[in-house]
Amino acid sequence: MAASTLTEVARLAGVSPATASRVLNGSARTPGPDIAERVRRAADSLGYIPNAQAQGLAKSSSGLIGLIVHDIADPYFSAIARGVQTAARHQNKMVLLATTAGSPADERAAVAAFAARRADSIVIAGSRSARTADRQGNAELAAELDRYCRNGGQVGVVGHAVVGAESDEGYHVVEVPNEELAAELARELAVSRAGEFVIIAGPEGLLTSDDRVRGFQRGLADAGFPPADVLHTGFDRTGGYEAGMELAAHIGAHGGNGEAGTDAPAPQRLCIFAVNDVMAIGATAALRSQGLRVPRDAAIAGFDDIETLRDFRPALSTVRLPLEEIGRLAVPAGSGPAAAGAVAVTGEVTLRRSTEPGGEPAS
Amino acid sequence: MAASTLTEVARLAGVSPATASRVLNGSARTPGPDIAERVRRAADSLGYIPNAQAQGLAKSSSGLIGLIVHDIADPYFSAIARGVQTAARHQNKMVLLATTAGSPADERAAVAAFAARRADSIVIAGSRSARTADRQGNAELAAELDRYCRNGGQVGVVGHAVVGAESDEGYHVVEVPNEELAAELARELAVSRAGEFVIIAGPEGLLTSDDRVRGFQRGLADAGFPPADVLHTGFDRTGGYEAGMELAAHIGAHGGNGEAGTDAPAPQRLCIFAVNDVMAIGATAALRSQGLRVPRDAAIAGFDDIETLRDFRPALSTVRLPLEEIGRLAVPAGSGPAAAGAVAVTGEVTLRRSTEPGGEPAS
DNA sequence: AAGCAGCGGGAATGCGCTTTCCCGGTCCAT
DNA sequence: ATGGACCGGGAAAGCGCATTCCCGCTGCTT
Repeated sequence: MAASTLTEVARLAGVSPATASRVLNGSARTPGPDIAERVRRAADSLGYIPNAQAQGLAKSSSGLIGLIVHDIADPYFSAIARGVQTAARHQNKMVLLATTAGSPADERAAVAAFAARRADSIVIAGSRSARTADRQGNAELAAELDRYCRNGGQVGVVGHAVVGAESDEGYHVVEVPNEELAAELARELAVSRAGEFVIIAGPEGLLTSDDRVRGFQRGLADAGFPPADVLHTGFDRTGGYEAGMELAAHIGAHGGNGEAGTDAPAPQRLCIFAVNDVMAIGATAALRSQGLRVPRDAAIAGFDDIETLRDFRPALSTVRLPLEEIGRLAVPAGSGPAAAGAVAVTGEVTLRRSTEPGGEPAS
Repeated sequence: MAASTLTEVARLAGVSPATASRVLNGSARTPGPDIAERVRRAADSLGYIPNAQAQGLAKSSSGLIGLIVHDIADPYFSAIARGVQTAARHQNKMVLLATTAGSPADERAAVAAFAARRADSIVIAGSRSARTADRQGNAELAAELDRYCRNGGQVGVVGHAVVGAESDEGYHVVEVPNEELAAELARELAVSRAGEFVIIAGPEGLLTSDDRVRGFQRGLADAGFPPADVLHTGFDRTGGYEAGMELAAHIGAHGGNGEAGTDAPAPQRLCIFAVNDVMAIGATAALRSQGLRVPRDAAIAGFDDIETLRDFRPALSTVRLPLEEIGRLAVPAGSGPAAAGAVAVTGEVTLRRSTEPGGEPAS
């Protein structure tokens, strides 16, 4: 038994398909109430479900929103995804998911696939990369997006405008002040600290990471500190862990406080800024594995304020980003192409125990 | 400039649309190489992207996999989603996401929406509820799923078979031995423990929660312990937190060790089993907020072994579930309806610091 | 009373693609 | 040399729906 069609419903109700269509989907013209009732009854006696593909073909619009993330299991992206999902629901559309691990080529492919499905809009959440190796990929991605826009698509971008986009038509960006917030974080950390700073960053060229690094350095400069060393590594927990191991060796070697037993706080406690929370957690785990304690032997701060990580101890100093709201804002308004432009969100520096000046153990 | 069509490509290449179709999409019949080349050239000079809706209509299949979760931002679901996404990629399909907060009505609607889009298969990940309030909703959900299957759809279910499904046709379930694993966890906890046990469960009727509770009680019985008290609460961090507060009051009242200052271990330390990790973390946070320490003042175990939570300290005893693999297995094989049946995964009890017998503080 | 706007309904067309069917031409076997 | 199998290509018929156009009707105006 194949799914029943509008025509079958119409026949059962004794009307034309046109009429059935008019009553079952919001049309400008509503047939008489008696007829309407008959059609409706026929429809659900047959368990009629409109074929969205056919509707889409006929109306050329699909009720789909494409979402591109690096990894849906990453809490940063899943929080954004939740916001996107919420917005989609309000527009009653469905979201189509693509994960790309940040590869421009995959992202291009995802955009093409969304375009093929005639998605009404697409949201691209992962941060772009400016590495020269990705130059070509980025250009192709931009071209694909431009074409999508020219064909009437709307694209929402979180973070930065797409590099190399030709026009503003149809682009809608949610601006996240990564740089400013990182600067503010640096300044706030600087007031109560005399030690050295070091930054655990993502791969060079990853825009979000670069922005946060730049901002942090600027904040340090504002506070009269010299630039921090920067360790480039993976943008995930593993990257953070590796960098953390490296730093642990460093601290052990001349922090003067290498052994867990020695209880005197290091005179010049290192202050680590990991460009995202997940990396910060990885780094913390690494330090801990080497017998170092946070914040006693090193202070550490992250970025994003991932919800799942809020119960982590020592509580992580970070910058709270309204991730879910960002997701919500990133999806272009359903109505009209007038929605292009930019919207800004803001975050909040949140200092917690992981960077407290006194390194004494407590609960 | 609207997106270009197959017909335009064909005209440019000087062939018929039929031929163009044959070369551009895998057809049994491949036209001659010269013609093929001409068509291909025309296609990408026009930047042709096939209209997936039209293709779907014509072939009646869509290359879509529907995924239903309670909340995509919940790490449990996002891990599964990653697996689903991986499998989808292998079948080169895209995944359509729906979040329902566990409401059977929403799930029914999601199934209908997927059916409307002619999704090739749908994966339903959230655990079903057996509450009487949901009785009707469940029945409707089952009916909708049955209809979907009858129309040729494949459904993959994680955890339990859908309650009330009429036939096995098209259902494919990934069995998660929640009950057995919970029993094993209980037994392993019991060997080194004399204290009282208590269970923080989800809402009554939530199948996954019920199974884990039942299993845990059985394991306790196997080890010669009396049944544990069960606290029903929300299936999320907040629920865990609330239950944790309640237990904290209890411990404070007669655990004899209410004040954080008193260092003597409680003689009868409570052992808490939260039916999932996120709840366990919430409960731990609650205890901690009351000056109680884990595992000194209470032992605590969770379930799932959520990746993001692995760096949590004290390391959480839990049952590791191969979430991503579960997601991967849940998507029905692309080929044929022969895939119906069940597949089983297994987990592993993982005892860590949060339930260590000696409650002494350490790193 | 004749004419016209307005309305409720149906017939027909097209959205972009796949696929069956058909047709002219080769190449082989008899 | 001739019939048939075979192959490369095109014409055309849908897939399921929205929508435009059209037609017959009622109710109003002058």
